[in-house]
Amino acid sequence: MPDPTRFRAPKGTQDVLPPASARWEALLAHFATVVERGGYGLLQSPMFEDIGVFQRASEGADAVRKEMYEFDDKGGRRIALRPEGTASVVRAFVEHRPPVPWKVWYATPAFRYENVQAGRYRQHHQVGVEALGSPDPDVDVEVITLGWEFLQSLGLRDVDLLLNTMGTVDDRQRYVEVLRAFLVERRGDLDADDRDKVDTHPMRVLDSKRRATRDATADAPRIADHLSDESHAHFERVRAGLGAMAIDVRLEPRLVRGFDYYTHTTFEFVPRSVENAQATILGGGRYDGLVEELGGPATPGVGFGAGIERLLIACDAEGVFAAPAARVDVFVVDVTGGDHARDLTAELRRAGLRADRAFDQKGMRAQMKAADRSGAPLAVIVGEQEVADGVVSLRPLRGDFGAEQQTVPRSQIAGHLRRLRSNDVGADTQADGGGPTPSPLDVALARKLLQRDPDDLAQQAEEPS
RNA sequence: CUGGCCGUAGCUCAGCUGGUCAGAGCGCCGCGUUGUGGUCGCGGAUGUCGGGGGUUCGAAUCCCCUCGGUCAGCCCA
Repeated sequence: MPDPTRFRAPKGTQDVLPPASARWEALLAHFATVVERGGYGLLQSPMFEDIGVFQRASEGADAVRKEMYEFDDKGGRRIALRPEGTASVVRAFVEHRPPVPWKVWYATPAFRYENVQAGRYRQHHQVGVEALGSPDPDVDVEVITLGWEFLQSLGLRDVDLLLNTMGTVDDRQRYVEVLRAFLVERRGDLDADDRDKVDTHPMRVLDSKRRATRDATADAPRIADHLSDESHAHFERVRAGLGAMAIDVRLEPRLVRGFDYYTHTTFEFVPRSVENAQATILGGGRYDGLVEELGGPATPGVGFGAGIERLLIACDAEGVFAAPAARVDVFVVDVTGGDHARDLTAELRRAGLRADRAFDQKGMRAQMKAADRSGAPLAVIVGEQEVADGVVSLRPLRGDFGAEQQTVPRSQIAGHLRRLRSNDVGADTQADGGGPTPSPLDVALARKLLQRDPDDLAQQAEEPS
């Protein structure tokens, strides 16, 4: 770096500024609304863990094997920033042993030291759910359905659901032997970069996008033909359930997810509208052995994670889920020196209105420009004349409130504005959208967002302004 | 890690057969309207041309190195 004082966000990270960040708020609100309807509660857990949590959870995954942000803390502990959401949830379950079924959701950054490209970052953000404690395939259906409804709530329509099963651990072991035998014979036909995987992760070979490998494995044995009766019944129940939910499914025998802990159901939602190689926006599955792996009692589990950045990319590609307009209800213009701007703005805010003002003693013209930029539909103007008369001038700035400037007694302005806002549908659906923007993953924010009426959210999604 | 493309004003970019080449649009600020925004008109501020080195009388422009961005492989959300 030529100039060490010129800092930038680290590679693979990004700042999300207002007004674009309003989409993040709205997305989290949609997610929380959908999954809390299903009885899922927020789990807030640390973003870093003993590295063993992630290593035990998925030894073979690249994200864990070679992409983790790991370091020693000052106490000499080996720590890693979480590369994915599920392991921490399972660790928390093992630690606290809550009654099952334990159904939780989370929103968290995830860190992977890898190369950056479209839809892939070193810090990305996920929302997800996990349901621990029941082997019932109907839980798989519930989880997939919540994912689907979440995508629907954003307005996404052009998305495929890919579904596969990994069977039980025993099923998979038997199948892997068959598959490996098949691959060993054809090793020479595989793309050179895939040949080593025959020994280490034969199923990953099937997931390769390389042409030579694709061709050589076109008629590879399928796990669906090597399932136990129980695994087969599980998968059929899941398929039937998705049918009952009227969710279209594309069976994808080659779908192999990146983490090794999956059993039975695995699934991904992939947008058809996105060209990138990294397109999966929501993926998950069942992981019946993971709790034991992390030292807990044998406990089945199923869940999914969804990448917020990729969700927004997909929304852009479909032209849905526009950022809600961030705006305030009223802008106070004070040309008498600033006392009224200071006091009246505070008064309006205490009355529950979103109010802003200009600073620096600017002139009327500059303050009106600022009022316009704020998006406020109304300006309250205080000048010498108003002060003398004990009134304020109420000036409409956009169409919603007509064109006539009114005079309102100073003592009544807060109540007057509150009545106007409650009658104004456009402003009402924007409720709480214009405040300061805290960290999008702030719990308090998530709680606040949950107070919103789901109907408003749905309306916002369909009619972004 | 490997490779392609790209780094010029806050943003999007033009200029790149070396010689008014430091520009345009948008945005921002001010004025026209010293009490009224959004339209219009006029004016203004802001750049180590990513950084370093080299070639040259002369480099944003050519060469080398370097840093950064972006996309692709791999991997995954």
